[in-house]
Amino acid sequence: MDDLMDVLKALADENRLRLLRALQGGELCVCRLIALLELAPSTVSKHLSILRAARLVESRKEGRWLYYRPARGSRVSSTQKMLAHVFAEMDRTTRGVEDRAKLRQICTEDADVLCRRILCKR
Amino acid sequence: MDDLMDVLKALADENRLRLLRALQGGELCVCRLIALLELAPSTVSKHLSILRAARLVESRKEGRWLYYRPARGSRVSSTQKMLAHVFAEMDRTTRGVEDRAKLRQICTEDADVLCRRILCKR
DNA sequence: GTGATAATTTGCCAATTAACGAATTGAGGT
DNA sequence: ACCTCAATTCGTTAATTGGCAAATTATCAC
Repeated sequence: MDDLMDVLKALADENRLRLLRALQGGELCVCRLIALLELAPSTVSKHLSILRAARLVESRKEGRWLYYRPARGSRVSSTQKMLAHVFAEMDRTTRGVEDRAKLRQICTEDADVLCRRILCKR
Repeated sequence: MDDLMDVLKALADENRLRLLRALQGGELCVCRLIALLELAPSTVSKHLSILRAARLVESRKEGRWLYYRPARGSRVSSTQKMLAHVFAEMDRTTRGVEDRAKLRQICTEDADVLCRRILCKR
């Protein structure tokens, strides 16, 4: 039950949904997620830790980079179905379309260059 | 999208889930819901208004009583499926079992008597 | 009308949460 | 060893939220 509430509370935030949706296309390192949301690294990190606590995402460390992905065997199928619906709904919003475009662009950029760009904002 | 967030935020509170689940058995007047949650009438009313704003419940007025029920044609089927899962999960919790028993008992009581009992607490 | 009462609205307080910047951790590269 | 840098943790602040009591609204009974 607490597990359940963790999931529902994790889903009740637009920025966390944006993160989850971005990861549907495959794993991404934190710096790309930061670039997508345009929020402080610490803020994005906190959101990711909340998603992880709810077991909605997992991470894999590779060198200095940390890659997040949707949790394998991720959650009950009813939750998956609802998420699919949520993402479909997001596709129809301005923000959702923008995110998709921005993510495509972000993924073409070199990770090092991207990280340096984010670093400048700090 | 805002609609979507309203729904997700509405579901991210245990007491609101308890209300929604209680209504699965059929419409109930507010006083019975107050008796179930054992929270202040104003608090329960607020929760119900949040559920209504998210279009998860509807209400019907009959005399002095107001009956709430799950919204007809209620939401997308993926949401329904997830809710079914959530309720199943709740069945396995102590609180969930208690609620079920308490609700059964509350429904045997006369509405007038029940309301008076609640009134005493105010 | 007046009184009683079911429910909501309003106003307030305590707890939670999202955001940030600064400090910390941990993995290279030199 | 030392520096750099990706990411997290910590500490603080502002905004949101859940709760209650008191005031208000709306309906019924007299």
